Amino acid sequence: MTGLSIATVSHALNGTRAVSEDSKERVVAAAKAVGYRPNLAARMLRTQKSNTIAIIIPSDTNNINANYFYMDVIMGVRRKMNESQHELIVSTYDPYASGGKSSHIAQVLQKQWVDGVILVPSAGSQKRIKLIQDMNLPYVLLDRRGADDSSCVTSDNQKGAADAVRLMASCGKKCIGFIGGVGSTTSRLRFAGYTQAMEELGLPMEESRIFLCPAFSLEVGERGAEQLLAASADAIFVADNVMMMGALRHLKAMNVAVPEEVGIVGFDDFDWMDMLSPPITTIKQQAYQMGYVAAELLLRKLGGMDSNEVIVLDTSLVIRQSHGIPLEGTENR
Amino acid sequence: MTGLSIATVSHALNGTRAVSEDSKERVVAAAKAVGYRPNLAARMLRTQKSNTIAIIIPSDTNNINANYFYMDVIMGVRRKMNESQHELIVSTYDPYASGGKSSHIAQVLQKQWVDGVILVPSAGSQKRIKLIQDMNLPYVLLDRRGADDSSCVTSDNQKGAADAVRLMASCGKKCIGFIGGVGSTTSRLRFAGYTQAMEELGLPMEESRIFLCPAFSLEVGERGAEQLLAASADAIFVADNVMMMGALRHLKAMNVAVPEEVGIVGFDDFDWMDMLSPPITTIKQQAYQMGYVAAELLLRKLGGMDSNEVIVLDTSLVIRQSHGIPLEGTENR
DNA sequence: TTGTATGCGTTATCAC
DNA sequence: GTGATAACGCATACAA
Repeated sequence: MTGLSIATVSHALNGTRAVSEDSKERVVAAAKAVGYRPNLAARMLRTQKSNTIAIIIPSDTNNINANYFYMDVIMGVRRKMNESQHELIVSTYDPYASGGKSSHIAQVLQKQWVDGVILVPSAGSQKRIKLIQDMNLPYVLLDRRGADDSSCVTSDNQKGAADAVRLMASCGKKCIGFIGGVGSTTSRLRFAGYTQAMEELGLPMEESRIFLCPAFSLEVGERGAEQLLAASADAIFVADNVMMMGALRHLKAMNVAVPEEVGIVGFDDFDWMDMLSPPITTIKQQAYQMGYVAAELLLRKLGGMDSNEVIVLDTSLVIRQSHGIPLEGTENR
Repeated sequence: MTGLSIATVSHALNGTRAVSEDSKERVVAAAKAVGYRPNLAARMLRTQKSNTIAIIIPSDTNNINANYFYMDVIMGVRRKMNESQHELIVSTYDPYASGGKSSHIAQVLQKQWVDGVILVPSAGSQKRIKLIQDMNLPYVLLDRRGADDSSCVTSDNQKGAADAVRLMASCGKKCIGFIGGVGSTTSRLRFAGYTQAMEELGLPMEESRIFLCPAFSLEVGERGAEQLLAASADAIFVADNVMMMGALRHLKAMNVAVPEEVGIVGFDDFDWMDMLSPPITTIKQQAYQMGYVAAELLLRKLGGMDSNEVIVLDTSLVIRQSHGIPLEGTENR
């Protein structure tokens, strides 16, 4: 080596205690010359932390579509992790798998080398959460809430849904139907927003205009629209973008004029929705932000904060045309 | 402990040498009782491998859109990694960053704890590739080719582009323009496919109907369409889906009938393109498959294979309506 | 300001 | 079939 001791070298490189300028220079030079790279495994073994966290998202092998939302989330998490020199492991689990063997989510965690976890739970994720808790692993839930008061960051699903209904109502729609999922808190809250707004507005809620389904797909969306059409709905709030596409497809196939005959508002906003005909009005979530904030929260936990925090991100209306036609004298903006 | 020695326990757990039934049972029982989990850091330190690989994708902070393609890719990689008990680290780099400090891509790698890398290179990635090579890290390029003959898996961009042009020509389009990028091999090959098909068909290639740009965005797509319209193009092949949206938006704004007046075909297929009006004809890449195959290739390298392999995935035409109207007597299918 | 020595949890080599 | 024990590369408590 440079003649210095191993300890001095370590300190010189990490700036963890005073080292003479001279020595420091020699060390740095030598390190560069020999192409020294710290070995994370050893450091990890010593310090018991990896500076790595995992994000675990649901991904059934068939319905790949719905996941684009998570791409933005992941990028948000990446951004924050990048700022704080952490690495990000992306893992998935199949929400529809027989939860029997508590799924392989375990694998990432079993190896006990992620400092924390961001989990997007789904209906049957109690076991998964329990597992993480049992390991004393800091975690924050994302997009959907857990049963208890774990830290989590979600959108204001209820408010978003209510906004959608109010908007359509403001265009004179009265028979507003609902297509959405069941199971996740997200779905429940969107449904709650729907009922809340309908009640506030004194609008009738027919059971036949409410289509609840466990799984999301284009086909399911189509069937939902079919049912609501039969129940003479004049507007539909679809709580998921894939099903929204399905519903829209059905309306088109039936030659139903949108938004004149039937208005429609979806959840989750993508640029291309502007190009549909008619351009689709949606409730926009702050996906990137959601990831960023969740990462921030987790990092704070890693830093020692042990209180739980629930963060609810605002949603916004992206008003285009599919929701309906503004009544005379009224202006939506 | 169980009275057994540490060595025996290790062997019992790993099945790495003969252990009596009796002892084995005791060990397993004890392990479960105490909630034993192997420490990856230590194992890593000892074995010099982490069973972890990284995928590194370009991501400029503004243009988040183009990345949805990579979501599918990532899922494909995940799938394969899952099968072989590996973990996946997702990292990004800013392709437009001043490459001066060879970017922070280094960080993941410097820590020398990924066994291999899947890299999506961009125009200025020579340094990045060089860096990985210098580390003797197995890697495979994805989506775009490198300067040398590194292992890589891409789509057949040239053939895909040529298909698009031929399809539009088969609908009687003669003044077919091109909107695309420059810099990446992907862009170049798509342009090559365009010129190839144009030449084969004996169609005139006006420079004014060729719009090349370094960065992708809706706005750029719009400007491209504007230029091509001025050059009286009757069809446009857009080599990127974001720019395709931009081009389409401009055509609509100008009240140009698609596909009657101007046909359009894009690259990359998404379900929602079916819902646009008119439904957009596209060249579809096998994104999920691309990730899966790249992972497979990398895994094989980790297994000792040291030859380079170049895999080109086929593209397919997703024929909808935007490309043009089939001539009498001809049928596309 | 610098050096010495110990241990993190494994695997692997050797001896028994 | 089993048990000591060294080594992996680092951080750090303790001395100097």
